[in-house]
Amino acid sequence: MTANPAPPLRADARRNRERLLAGAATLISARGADVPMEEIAQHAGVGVGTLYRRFPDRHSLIRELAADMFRRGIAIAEADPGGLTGWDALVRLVRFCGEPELGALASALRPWLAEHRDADAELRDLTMTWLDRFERTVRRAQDEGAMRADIDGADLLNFISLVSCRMPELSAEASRDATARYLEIVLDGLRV
Amino acid sequence: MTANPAPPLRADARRNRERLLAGAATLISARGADVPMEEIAQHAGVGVGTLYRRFPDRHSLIRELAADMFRRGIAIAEADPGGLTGWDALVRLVRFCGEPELGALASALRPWLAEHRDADAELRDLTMTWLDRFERTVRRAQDEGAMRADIDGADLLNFISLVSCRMPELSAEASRDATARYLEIVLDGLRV
DNA sequence: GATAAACGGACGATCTTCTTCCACTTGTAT
DNA sequence: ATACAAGTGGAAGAAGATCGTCCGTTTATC
Repeated sequence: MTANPAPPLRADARRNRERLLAGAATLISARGADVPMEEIAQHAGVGVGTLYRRFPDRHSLIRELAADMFRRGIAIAEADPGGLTGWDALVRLVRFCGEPELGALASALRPWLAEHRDADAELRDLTMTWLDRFERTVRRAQDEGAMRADIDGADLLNFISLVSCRMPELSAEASRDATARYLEIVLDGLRV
Repeated sequence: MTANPAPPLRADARRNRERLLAGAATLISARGADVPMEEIAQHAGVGVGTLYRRFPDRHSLIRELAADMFRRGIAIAEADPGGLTGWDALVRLVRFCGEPELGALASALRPWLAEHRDADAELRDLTMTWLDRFERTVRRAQDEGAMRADIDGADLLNFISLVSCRMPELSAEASRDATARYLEIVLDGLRV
């Protein structure tokens, strides 16, 4: 099992795959992990057949979405620009969580993850790594005495995920703006 | 149309009606406005027939739930214990919003309300009255200079509703606790 | 004890979504 | 330019879920 032959995708197929993932993320953020496969295909401008050829079932599509999301979060947490105080690093991280591609998607995937995470080793690992990176940042800020100590990383992540959820009755931009504003208030509330 | 004959319900029927409403509120808070009617009936310990006899369709059931919810919120906002500063009145009101019967239900009904509110005059009125009472309290706190001025009542209500949503992966008590804790942080963030 | 109200839950109808399949199209290597 | 393997769209059959009705039985009330 050292190397899968993995025939490279044709150019158009790769393009469609990207479109499917991006479109699915948007759609799922707004409507939950159970949007019809047909809509996901339509939204990406392809037929359902194409969707099913690339992802054999809904599970494998969402799995991919979730994994990407965690990887992005971890990458951001690890890409410390340097010279930041713990508090500033936390602020930076929380603001990134306000981005729809992270926060809104994470919110929408919550129920799905709660149900499927445990059955998938890689996903479990990614979850734990992401949580660890987040907690590390929180602890730094707390150790400095800059952040209130009565809430831990997991709890804060949970909190943020509630606030970051996509509000479908608002436009995409309005929803994103609202989330950003609310997160600033949360940050104010976290300051000692 | 001055008076509807409205034959009074038999005692057992009235009891079942209450159970249905209470159970539906709990179930819908956790799973959204589209839980199967059958489950709602089961949860209340009655058959679907009974549910449908009392509420001819899902719409009329949810309508009732929503109206009750607004009435409770309005009653609380209007029951000022007196002698409170604007800020303290706001804190009191926000904490009430953390109660599952208000906040979690409001969160769950959001999508439904967004779609059906406009077609129902009474519901529209209740929404506006509730919003008005809430905004009034917010403005009092802001006029005192106790609360940040860059967020208005409607926006804060929206914010609170995100935070108050039932977290189904947690037990009812844990979810309620978490909401309460998060709201305290929000309140801290709202303080000037 | 009579009677009207209320009850439960099986059932047929309807609607939704999944997933497969195959005739047709397109990228790519020669 | 050509051939062919890879890719595509979308119709259609299968599977399931949910709705709301109906009626024989139970129960509150007088």
